[in-house]
Amino acid sequence: MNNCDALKLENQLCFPLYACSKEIVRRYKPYLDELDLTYTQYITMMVLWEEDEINVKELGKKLYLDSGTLTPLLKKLEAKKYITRTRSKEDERNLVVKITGKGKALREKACEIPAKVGSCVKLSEEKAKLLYETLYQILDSM
Amino acid sequence: MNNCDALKLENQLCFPLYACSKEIVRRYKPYLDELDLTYTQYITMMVLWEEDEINVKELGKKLYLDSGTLTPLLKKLEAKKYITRTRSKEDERNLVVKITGKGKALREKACEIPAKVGSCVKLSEEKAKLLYETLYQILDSM
DNA sequence: TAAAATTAAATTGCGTACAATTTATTATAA
DNA sequence: TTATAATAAATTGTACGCAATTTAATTTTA
Repeated sequence: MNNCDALKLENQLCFPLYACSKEIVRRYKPYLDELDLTYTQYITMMVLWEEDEINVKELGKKLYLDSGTLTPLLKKLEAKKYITRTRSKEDERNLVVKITGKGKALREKACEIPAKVGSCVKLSEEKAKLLYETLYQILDSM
Repeated sequence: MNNCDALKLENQLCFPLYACSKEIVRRYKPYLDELDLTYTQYITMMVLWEEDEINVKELGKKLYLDSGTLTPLLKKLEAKKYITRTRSKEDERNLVVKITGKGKALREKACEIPAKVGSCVKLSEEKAKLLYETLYQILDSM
């Protein structure tokens, strides 16, 4: 008989991370529905609002996603006319993802979302900052 | 033209949460493969290692999952003989999930996993504790 | 320079996730 | 007490998420 306390759900660090992530993403849904975006499509657009164009590899590095997830997702964003997908002339292995005018226009509508979602996650400025730093410390260390 | 800094990926709190959760879950995979469990199946077994039996509704509350996710997952655990699924005699709407001997035996093998995964997530005791508390504060507030 | 190695996306296959709907059972109320 | 409401799972449909494999293009090397 083994008494491993570490195996209790409430002693795990990964579980609240997993649950918290899902619950917050769920909070985005009603706002993202208005833009016809899923959460993953939204963070993809966030990259493109900053970069204008990027290839799948680089995009995946920023979002911690691989081509298996990104290829179909990008095809959906293309179908919605928010991006274009073209092969690079210099190296045809690279697919260049570029934001369209319609995609850029989305940014204005999206601008209110962080504040709206943030307002339903009650957390002091200080704790939020510490949480942010700790999460990036973990991400950087792996 | 709008200059919404909150829309930058690196200013979001949800994104590192989402990325961190996925990356840590990925760290579990090699160890869980040895037990023929996915991460979601693993946290389900963790509940059953504490509870012995539970219905789908209660399980979903603990795991932040609904029957749409749990029903097929529980059928897989049943196929592996780690659990049994039977309707409650008192109220046939309830499905009783009960751990089997084989399921209980898994616990011994799983016991080492938290330490193994924890060792590759470098975080001070203090920061881990604070992270844990903050995540549960968020979960409790929503 | 032609074969081998590397690289970037795409594809395949499986397992979640979850909103919305349906089905079956139990509780409530007219 | 029977119609209505409420509840618990299951089902349906869409979208990830990722390991593993495949395909196509480019580099490297013998």
